[in-house]
Amino acid sequence: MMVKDLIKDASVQARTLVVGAVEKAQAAGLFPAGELPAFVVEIPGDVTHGDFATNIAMAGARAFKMAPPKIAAILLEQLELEGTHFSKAEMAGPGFINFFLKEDWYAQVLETVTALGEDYGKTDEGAGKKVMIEFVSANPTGPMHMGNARGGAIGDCLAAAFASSGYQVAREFYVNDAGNQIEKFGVSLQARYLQIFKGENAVSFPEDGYQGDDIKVLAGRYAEQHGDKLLALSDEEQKQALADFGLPENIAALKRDLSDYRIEYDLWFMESELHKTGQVDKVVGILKNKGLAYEKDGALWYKATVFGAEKDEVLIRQNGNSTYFAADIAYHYDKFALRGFDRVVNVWGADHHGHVARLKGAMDAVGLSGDALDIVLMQLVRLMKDGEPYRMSKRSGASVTLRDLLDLVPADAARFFFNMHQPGASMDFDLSLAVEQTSQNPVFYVQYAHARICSILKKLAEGGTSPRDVSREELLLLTDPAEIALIRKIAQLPGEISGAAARLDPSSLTRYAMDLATALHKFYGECRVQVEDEALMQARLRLCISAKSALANTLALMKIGAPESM
RNA sequence: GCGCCAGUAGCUCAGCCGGAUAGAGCAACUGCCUUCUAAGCAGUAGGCCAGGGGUUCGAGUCCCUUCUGGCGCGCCA
Repeated sequence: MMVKDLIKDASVQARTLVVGAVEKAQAAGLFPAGELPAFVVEIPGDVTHGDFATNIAMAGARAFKMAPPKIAAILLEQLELEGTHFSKAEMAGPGFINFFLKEDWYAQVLETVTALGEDYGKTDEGAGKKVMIEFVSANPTGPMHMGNARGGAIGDCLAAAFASSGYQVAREFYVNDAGNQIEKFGVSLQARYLQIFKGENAVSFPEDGYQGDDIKVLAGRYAEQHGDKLLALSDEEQKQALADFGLPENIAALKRDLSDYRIEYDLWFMESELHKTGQVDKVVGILKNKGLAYEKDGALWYKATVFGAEKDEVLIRQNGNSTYFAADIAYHYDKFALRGFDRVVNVWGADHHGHVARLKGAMDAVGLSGDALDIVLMQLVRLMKDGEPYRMSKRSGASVTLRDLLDLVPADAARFFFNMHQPGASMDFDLSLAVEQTSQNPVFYVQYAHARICSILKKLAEGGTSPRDVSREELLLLTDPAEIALIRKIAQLPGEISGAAARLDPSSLTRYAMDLATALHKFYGECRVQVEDEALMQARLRLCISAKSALANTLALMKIGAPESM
């Protein structure tokens, strides 16, 4: 597959030019010989400062024993721009060297987008490495909450960014269908079930049981289908039967809700499998063999070091059951050692951050690499409506589930809003804004940009004008600042996608989509497509189509619709 | 007590490896539709980047410290 990132090309070229110039100056005795100082090539915020800028002259002041302006002047004399992307380079400010792109670089951007179409934005940064994104992994004992909703949007979009960056990506949901919470699930269901037949007051509900109505509903459904037959069975059998009934029901509901949220997993991994297949025992055995496990108080402990301090953890409880931690080590051992993922990214709620260091440490302990495991921690979501925190019911205080949210706002809006902020920042989800279809809703702002382009294309087609191949010379007719700004924005897409994956932050794509939409709307205001000059009209048509590709490809990553009309 | 995350415009947030004059959206105010969608554009106003030290040519960004908020520190997951 052909992949191209012209910004990266130009940036790398600018760096190479600088390095070459320094070496030439050193060879000519203009600079003292020695190591090349660390310097950066960046895209300045202000367009009058060129397309790329480097701080080599300031950074090298000490090494070259010379004032930055003088260094810059010498380097500019050594720079050979013939045959590069650049038309000129000049010194500015305290000693920056600013590079200016040739006009035909902009034309090349549009030619590249045209050639790649739906593939524009993809790169091969990942070189086919296998990466797993595990996200949501909600407790199967109940419905999903806002944290799961945010994790879903973040994880799914992050996975898409990795896939577009040349990684082999697997999406996974870890189902915690074992352990104490399942026990608690069974106990809760049992209480609700018995209450149906014996009356609410006759059966006390366990203090630490799951209070939610969903438990009552599940127990009721079982009673409807199977009647009171459990009454004749033992306590243990009752809990078992109800949990065995409730778990698949809940998992099916998770799948259904996530599917409505446009998330499809490659695998739903059952924790219980790790126990059944002996994988938990296996990693515990590895730790034992390495002398990292010991017995105390009838339990088996893992000798862990976290933040340089001893922080031992229980692997096998006194009652013989393994802990969540032991299973999680086995699970991640499975991801890396058995299934061969080069990298694993987990999206977790910030309340789990205490688990991060010890899981990474455990990976090192079992002979794998904790560095290959990345955890994206996301902060809390607060639902707001009309400036006030929002709850489903004021009286019960019941929290809003993902299902509720999808009933309240379109999936487009939910996915967009959850990706507007960095995972690490706590956020308010503005319900009033998300449902607005006629106002300043950012989702509509971006979608409107796409619809606007479609409208232009349609209008011109009705007038008998359809896009044709456009020559390099014709593309050079695009010189208006609004046109250049739009092309520049379009050119950023490949870097934005690979950057989102590299930084583990898909929210940058959302902001990019908004910036791209702004550039399009400005272009629309400044430049008419339907003009007398046929060549200019075709060039602008080509620009529109390229902008449409960039917008559509970005929205596709987020699985948000790109409407033809609004 | 120890640890993690945060504190930037009235509100919600960007600000990448330290760079040139600190940005956007909402809210407020003023303009722009006989021409491709005004769900838009242009403009005005709004800031002690929580406080204090330090590092250097240069700090919202790095280091130290204080304050404030959120979250962890379980034989829970």
